[in-house]
Amino acid sequence: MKTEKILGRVGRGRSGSMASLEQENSPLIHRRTATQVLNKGKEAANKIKCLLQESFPSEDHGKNSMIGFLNEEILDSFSEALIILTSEGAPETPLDQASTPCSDEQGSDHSSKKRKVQSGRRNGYRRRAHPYASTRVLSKTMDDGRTWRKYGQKDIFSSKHPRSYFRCTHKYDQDCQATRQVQRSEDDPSMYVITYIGEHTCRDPTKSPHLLPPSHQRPPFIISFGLETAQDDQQEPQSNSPHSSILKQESDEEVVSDPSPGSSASEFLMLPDLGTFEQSAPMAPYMETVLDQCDVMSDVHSSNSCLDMEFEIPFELNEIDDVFSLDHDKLFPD
DNA sequence: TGTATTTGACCGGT
DNA sequence: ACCGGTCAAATACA
Repeated sequence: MKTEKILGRVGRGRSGSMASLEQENSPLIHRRTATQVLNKGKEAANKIKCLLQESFPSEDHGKNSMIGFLNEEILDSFSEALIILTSEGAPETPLDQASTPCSDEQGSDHSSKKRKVQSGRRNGYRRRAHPYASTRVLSKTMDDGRTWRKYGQKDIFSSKHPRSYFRCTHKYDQDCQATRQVQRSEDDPSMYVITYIGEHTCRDPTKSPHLLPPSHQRPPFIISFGLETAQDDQQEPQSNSPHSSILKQESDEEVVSDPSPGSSASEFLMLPDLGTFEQSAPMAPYMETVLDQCDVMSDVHSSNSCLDMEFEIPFELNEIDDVFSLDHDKLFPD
Protein backbone atom coordinates (compact mmCIF):
# COMPACT_ATOMS: atom_id res chain seq x y z
CA MET A 1 0.00 0.00 0.00
CA LYS A 2 1.53 3.24 1.04
CA THR A 3 4.86 1.78 1.71
CA GLU A 4 5.21 0.70 -1.84
CA LYS A 5 4.46 4.11 -3.07
CA ILE A 6 7.04 5.69 -0.86
CA LEU A 7 9.67 3.25 -1.77
CA GLY A 8 8.99 3.66 -5.40
CA ARG A 9 9.14 7.35 -5.30
CA VAL A 10 11.64 8.28 -2.80
CA GLY A 11 13.91 5.31 -3.09
CA ARG A 12 15.30 5.46 0.35
CA GLY A 13 17.65 2.64 -0.30
CA ARG A 14 20.91 3.45 -1.94
CA SER A 15 20.29 0.92 -4.60
CA GLY A 16 17.42 -0.75 -6.23
CA SER A 17 18.09 -3.98 -4.49
CA MET A 18 17.98 -2.28 -1.15
CA ALA A 19 14.69 -0.69 -1.96
CA SER A 20 13.13 -3.91 -3.03
CA LEU A 21 14.41 -5.56 0.05
CA GLU A 22 12.82 -3.07 2.29
CA GLN A 23 9.54 -4.26 1.06
CA GLU A 24 10.22 -7.61 2.54
CA ASN A 25 10.34 -6.23 6.04
CA SER A 26 12.67 -8.91 7.17
CA PRO A 27 15.58 -7.89 9.34
CA LEU A 28 17.21 -11.16 8.54
CA ILE A 29 17.14 -10.55 4.86
CA HIS A 30 18.35 -7.02 5.42
CA ARG A 31 21.27 -8.31 7.33
CA ARG A 32 22.12 -10.86 4.74
CA THR A 33 22.00 -8.32 2.00
CA ALA A 34 24.00 -5.82 3.95
CA THR A 35 26.56 -8.51 4.47
CA GLN A 36 26.68 -9.18 0.78
CA VAL A 37 27.08 -5.54 0.00
CA LEU A 38 29.81 -5.18 2.57
CA ASN A 39 31.55 -8.21 1.22
CA LYS A 40 31.46 -6.67 -2.20
CA GLY A 41 32.98 -3.52 -0.89
CA LYS A 42 35.60 -5.42 0.97
CA GLU A 43 36.44 -7.35 -2.14
CA ALA A 44 36.82 -4.14 -4.10
CA ALA A 45 39.03 -2.66 -1.42
CA ASN A 46 41.14 -5.77 -1.53
CA LYS A 47 41.54 -5.41 -5.25
CA ILE A 48 42.62 -1.85 -4.79
CA LYS A 49 45.13 -3.04 -2.27
CA CYS A 50 46.56 -5.53 -4.73
CA LEU A 51 46.66 -2.98 -7.46
CA LEU A 52 48.43 -0.57 -5.22
CA GLN A 53 50.99 -3.14 -4.41
CA GLU A 54 51.51 -3.77 -8.08
CA SER A 55 51.79 -0.11 -8.84
CA PHE A 56 54.09 0.67 -5.96
CA PRO A 57 55.78 -2.65 -5.41
CA SER A 58 58.69 -1.93 -3.20
CA GLU A 59 58.16 1.27 -1.39
CA ASP A 60 55.52 2.16 0.96
CA HIS A 61 56.44 5.49 2.20
CA GLY A 62 55.07 8.94 1.72
CA LYS A 63 51.89 9.23 -0.22
CA ASN A 64 51.81 5.59 -1.14
CA SER A 65 51.78 4.59 2.42
CA MET A 66 49.01 7.02 2.99
CA ILE A 67 46.99 5.44 0.25
CA GLY A 68 47.78 2.07 1.66
CA PHE A 69 46.90 3.18 5.10
CA LEU A 70 43.58 4.50 4.02
CA ASN A 71 42.93 1.37 2.09
CA GLU A 72 43.62 -0.61 5.21
CA GLU A 73 41.19 1.60 7.02
CA ILE A 74 38.56 0.83 4.46
CA LEU A 75 39.22 -2.86 4.75
CA ASP A 76 39.10 -2.69 8.50
CA SER A 77 35.84 -0.83 8.42
CA PHE A 78 34.29 -3.39 6.14
CA SER A 79 35.56 -6.20 8.30
CA GLU A 80 34.28 -4.60 11.44
CA ALA A 81 30.90 -3.96 9.95
CA LEU A 82 30.73 -7.53 8.79
CA ILE A 83 31.59 -8.79 12.22
CA ILE A 84 28.94 -6.66 13.76
CA LEU A 85 26.40 -7.78 11.24
CA THR A 86 27.14 -11.43 11.45
CA SER A 87 27.56 -11.66 15.16
CA GLU A 88 24.60 -13.54 16.45
CA GLY A 89 23.86 -11.17 19.24
CA ALA A 90 23.56 -8.31 16.89
CA PRO A 91 20.34 -6.56 17.37
CA GLU A 92 18.26 -5.70 14.40
CA THR A 93 20.75 -4.10 12.15
CA PRO A 94 21.10 -0.50 13.08
CA LEU A 95 20.50 0.71 9.61
CA ASP A 96 17.49 -1.37 9.17
CA GLN A 97 16.08 -1.42 12.57
CA ALA A 98 13.53 1.00 11.43
CA SER A 99 12.77 -0.75 8.25
CA THR A 100 9.56 -2.21 9.34
CA PRO A 101 7.30 0.66 8.74
CA CYS A 102 4.16 -1.32 8.70
CA SER A 103 4.90 -4.07 11.10
CA ASP A 104 4.99 -2.18 14.30
CA GLU A 105 1.80 -0.33 14.09
CA GLN A 106 0.95 -1.03 17.63
CA GLY A 107 -1.16 2.01 17.93
CA SER A 108 -2.56 1.56 14.48
CA ASP A 109 -4.09 4.95 14.76
CA HIS A 110 -5.10 5.56 11.25
CA SER A 111 -7.96 7.65 12.38
CA SER A 112 -6.53 11.02 11.56
CA LYS A 113 -5.71 11.42 7.96
CA LYS A 114 -2.99 13.85 8.83
CA ARG A 115 0.11 11.82 8.38
CA LYS A 116 1.11 10.06 11.51
CA VAL A 117 4.60 8.94 11.41
CA GLN A 118 5.22 5.60 12.92
CA SER A 119 8.25 5.11 14.99
CA GLY A 120 10.64 3.47 12.68
CA ARG A 121 10.06 5.54 9.66
CA ARG A 122 13.45 7.06 10.08
CA ASN A 123 15.17 4.47 8.13
CA GLY A 124 18.83 4.91 8.85
CA TYR A 125 18.35 8.49 9.67
CA ARG A 126 21.70 10.07 10.14
CA ARG A 127 22.19 13.56 11.14
CA ARG A 128 25.29 15.48 10.45
CA ALA A 129 27.23 12.31 10.16
CA HIS A 130 29.40 13.73 7.47
CA PRO A 131 32.32 15.94 8.19
CA TYR A 132 31.63 17.91 5.10
CA ALA A 133 32.74 21.43 4.92
CA SER A 134 30.35 24.16 4.12
CA THR A 135 30.74 27.03 1.79
CA ARG A 136 28.62 30.07 2.23
CA VAL A 137 27.69 32.12 -0.74
CA LEU A 138 25.76 35.31 -1.14
CA SER A 139 23.72 35.29 -4.28
CA LYS A 140 21.00 37.24 -5.96
CA THR A 141 19.53 34.11 -7.33
CA MET A 142 19.04 30.63 -6.02
CA ASP A 143 19.89 29.21 -9.37
CA ASP A 144 23.44 28.02 -9.52
CA GLY A 145 23.26 25.83 -12.56
CA ARG A 146 22.84 22.72 -10.55
CA THR A 147 19.71 20.69 -10.14
CA TRP A 148 18.50 20.66 -6.57
CA ARG A 149 15.54 19.13 -4.94
CA LYS A 150 13.97 20.84 -2.03
CA TYR A 151 13.38 18.55 0.89
CA GLY A 152 12.51 20.86 3.67
CA GLN A 153 11.96 24.33 4.97
CA LYS A 154 12.31 25.62 8.46
CA ASP A 155 11.64 28.75 10.33
CA ILE A 156 14.84 29.57 12.05
CA PHE A 157 14.69 30.78 15.57
CA SER A 158 16.82 33.85 15.29
CA SER A 159 16.00 34.60 11.74
CA LYS A 160 13.28 36.49 10.01
CA HIS A 161 13.31 34.30 6.98
CA PRO A 162 12.78 30.58 6.72
CA ARG A 163 15.58 28.38 5.61
CA SER A 164 15.10 26.02 2.72
CA TYR A 165 16.93 22.76 2.44
CA PHE A 166 17.96 21.25 -0.83
CA ARG A 167 19.71 18.10 -1.79
CA CYS A 168 21.23 17.19 -5.06
CA THR A 169 18.77 15.72 -7.50
CA HIS A 170 21.20 12.87 -8.00
CA LYS A 171 21.33 11.93 -4.38
CA TYR A 172 19.80 8.57 -4.98
CA ASP A 173 20.71 7.76 -8.54
CA GLN A 174 24.33 8.74 -8.11
CA ASP A 175 24.63 8.86 -4.39
CA CYS A 176 25.57 12.48 -4.51
CA GLN A 177 25.78 13.89 -1.02
CA ALA A 178 25.70 17.55 -1.87
CA THR A 179 23.15 19.63 -0.07
CA ARG A 180 22.57 23.28 0.31
CA GLN A 181 20.63 25.60 2.52
CA VAL A 182 19.10 28.74 1.18
CA GLN A 183 17.97 31.63 3.25
CA ARG A 184 17.21 35.20 2.50
CA SER A 185 19.82 37.52 3.75
CA GLU A 186 18.96 39.34 6.93
CA ASP A 187 20.64 42.45 5.76
CA ASP A 188 19.47 42.39 2.22
CA PRO A 189 16.36 40.28 1.69
CA SER A 190 16.82 40.51 -2.03
CA MET A 191 19.89 38.38 -1.65
CA TYR A 192 20.12 34.76 -0.71
CA VAL A 193 22.63 33.29 1.62
CA ILE A 194 23.34 29.87 0.26
CA THR A 195 25.28 27.39 2.28
CA TYR A 196 26.67 24.48 0.34
CA ILE A 197 27.36 21.40 2.38
CA GLY A 198 29.23 18.52 0.92
CA GLU A 199 30.20 18.40 -2.66
CA HIS A 200 28.77 16.97 -5.77
CA THR A 201 29.92 13.51 -6.54
CA CYS A 202 27.44 13.25 -9.31
CA ARG A 203 27.94 13.90 -12.91
CA ASP A 204 25.14 16.08 -13.95
CA PRO A 205 24.28 15.05 -17.47
CA THR A 206 23.14 18.55 -18.20
CA LYS A 207 26.63 19.74 -17.54
CA SER A 208 29.49 19.28 -19.87
CA PRO A 209 32.57 17.88 -18.24
CA HIS A 210 34.97 20.04 -20.09
CA LEU A 211 35.65 22.98 -17.92
CA LEU A 212 38.77 21.91 -16.26
CA PRO A 213 40.83 24.86 -15.38
CA PRO A 214 44.36 24.83 -16.65
CA SER A 215 46.53 22.61 -14.60
CA HIS A 216 48.71 25.37 -13.35
CA GLN A 217 45.75 26.94 -11.68
CA ARG A 218 44.95 23.85 -9.77
CA PRO A 219 46.24 23.20 -6.38
CA PRO A 220 48.25 20.09 -5.72
CA PHE A 221 46.15 17.22 -6.76
CA ILE A 222 43.68 15.65 -4.55
CA ILE A 223 42.13 12.31 -4.76
CA SER A 224 38.71 12.51 -3.37
CA PHE A 225 36.42 9.74 -2.35
CA GLY A 226 33.00 10.94 -1.57
CA LEU A 227 33.82 14.50 -2.14
CA GLU A 228 33.56 15.69 -5.63
CA THR A 229 36.78 17.56 -5.82
CA ALA A 230 38.02 16.01 -8.97
CA GLN A 231 34.69 15.83 -10.63
CA ASP A 232 33.61 19.19 -9.69
CA ASP A 233 36.65 20.45 -11.38
CA GLN A 234 35.06 19.41 -14.53
CA GLN A 235 31.91 21.22 -13.98
CA GLU A 236 30.82 24.69 -14.37
CA PRO A 237 31.41 26.94 -11.49
CA GLN A 238 28.26 25.62 -10.05
CA SER A 239 27.73 27.29 -6.80
CA ASN A 240 29.09 30.34 -8.31
CA SER A 241 26.56 31.91 -10.42
CA PRO A 242 27.62 35.16 -11.94
CA HIS A 243 25.80 36.88 -9.16
CA SER A 244 27.22 35.05 -6.33
CA SER A 245 30.22 35.47 -4.25
CA ILE A 246 31.93 33.27 -1.81
CA LEU A 247 31.56 34.66 1.58
CA LYS A 248 33.05 32.21 3.89
CA GLN A 249 34.58 28.87 3.92
CA GLU A 250 34.37 26.85 6.99
CA SER A 251 34.45 23.36 8.18
CA ASP A 252 31.78 21.90 10.31
CA GLU A 253 33.95 22.13 13.29
CA GLU A 254 35.52 25.44 12.97
CA VAL A 255 36.64 28.08 10.62
CA VAL A 256 39.74 26.55 9.31
CA SER A 257 41.40 29.57 8.05
CA ASP A 258 40.80 32.83 6.47
CA PRO A 259 42.65 32.91 3.22
CA SER A 260 42.55 36.62 2.94
CA PRO A 261 44.53 38.37 5.53
CA GLY A 262 42.82 41.32 6.95
CA SER A 263 39.33 40.17 6.33
CA SER A 264 38.87 38.57 9.62
CA ALA A 265 36.71 41.32 10.92
CA SER A 266 34.00 40.72 8.44
CA GLU A 267 31.64 37.89 8.87
CA PHE A 268 32.15 36.75 5.36
CA LEU A 269 35.04 36.58 3.10
CA MET A 270 34.33 38.70 0.13
CA LEU A 271 36.20 38.22 -3.06
CA PRO A 272 37.88 41.33 -4.28
CA ASP A 273 36.34 41.58 -7.69
CA LEU A 274 32.89 40.21 -8.10
CA GLY A 275 32.93 41.05 -11.73
CA THR A 276 35.59 38.50 -12.37
CA PHE A 277 34.05 36.02 -10.13
CA GLU A 278 33.14 33.77 -12.94
CA GLN A 279 36.75 33.28 -13.60
CA SER A 280 37.80 32.87 -10.10
CA ALA A 281 34.87 30.73 -9.20
CA PRO A 282 36.33 27.42 -10.30
CA MET A 283 38.88 27.80 -7.61
CA ALA A 284 36.25 27.74 -4.95
CA PRO A 285 35.97 24.00 -4.74
CA TYR A 286 39.71 23.75 -4.57
CA MET A 287 39.95 26.28 -1.84
CA GLU A 288 37.38 24.42 0.06
CA THR A 289 39.05 21.14 -0.52
CA VAL A 290 42.42 22.36 0.50
CA LEU A 291 41.05 24.03 3.54
CA ASP A 292 39.23 20.95 4.55
CA GLN A 293 41.97 18.53 4.11
CA CYS A 294 43.07 18.43 7.67
CA ASP A 295 39.60 18.09 8.99
CA VAL A 296 38.60 15.47 6.56
CA MET A 297 41.70 13.50 7.21
CA SER A 298 41.15 13.64 10.88
CA ASP A 299 37.62 12.56 10.44
CA VAL A 300 38.27 9.57 8.35
CA HIS A 301 38.23 7.31 11.32
CA SER A 302 35.05 8.57 12.72
CA SER A 303 33.08 8.44 9.58
CA ASN A 304 31.88 5.07 8.63
CA SER A 305 28.76 6.00 6.90
CA CYS A 306 30.45 7.80 4.13
CA LEU A 307 33.90 7.64 2.83
CA ASP A 308 35.21 11.09 2.79
CA MET A 309 38.81 10.88 2.18
CA GLU A 310 41.03 13.06 0.25
CA PHE A 311 44.70 13.40 0.21
CA GLU A 312 47.22 15.31 -1.61
CA ILE A 313 49.47 13.68 -4.07
CA PRO A 314 52.25 15.45 -5.83
CA PHE A 315 51.94 14.05 -9.31
CA GLU A 316 50.06 15.35 -12.24
CA LEU A 317 46.51 14.43 -13.00
CA ASN A 318 47.43 12.48 -16.08
CA GLU A 319 49.73 10.47 -13.96
CA ILE A 320 46.82 9.63 -11.79
CA ASP A 321 45.13 8.49 -14.92
CA ASP A 322 48.09 6.35 -15.65
CA VAL A 323 47.97 4.82 -12.27
CA PHE A 324 44.31 4.20 -12.17
CA SER A 325 43.43 3.64 -15.76
CA LEU A 326 45.77 0.76 -16.08
CA ASP A 327 43.97 -0.73 -13.19
CA HIS A 328 40.58 -0.11 -14.51
CA ASP A 329 40.45 -3.24 -16.58
CA LYS A 330 41.44 -5.29 -13.66
CA LEU A 331 38.97 -3.63 -11.43
CA PHE A 332 36.17 -3.97 -13.85
CA PRO A 333 37.00 -6.94 -15.97
CA ASP A 334 33.61 -6.85 -17.65
C1' DT B 1 1.29 9.09 -14.34
C1' DG B 2 5.56 10.61 -12.82
C1' DT B 3 8.07 14.21 -10.57
C1' DA B 4 8.68 18.16 -7.54
C1' DT B 5 7.21 20.85 -3.60
C1' DT B 6 5.04 21.65 0.80
C1' DT B 7 4.84 20.98 5.45
C1' DG B 8 4.20 18.67 9.94
C1' DA B 9 6.51 15.09 12.41
C1' DC B 10 10.51 12.93 13.90
C1' DC B 11 15.07 12.81 15.66
C1' DG B 12 19.95 14.06 17.01
C1' DG B 13 22.88 17.34 19.09
C1' DT B 14 23.53 20.55 22.58
C1' DA C 1 13.86 21.15 26.38
C1' DC C 2 14.97 23.50 22.48
C1' DC C 3 16.62 24.09 17.91
C1' DG C 4 17.67 22.78 13.49
C1' DG C 5 18.16 19.10 9.94
C1' DT C 6 15.79 15.40 7.68
C1' DC C 7 12.02 12.42 6.55
C1' DA C 8 8.00 11.36 4.18
C1' DA C 9 2.73 11.85 3.40
C1' DA C 10 0.05 14.86 1.05
C1' DT C 11 -0.39 17.81 -2.54
C1' DA C 12 0.65 20.42 -6.75
C1' DC C 13 2.19 20.44 -11.18
C1' DA C 14 3.70 19.02 -15.90
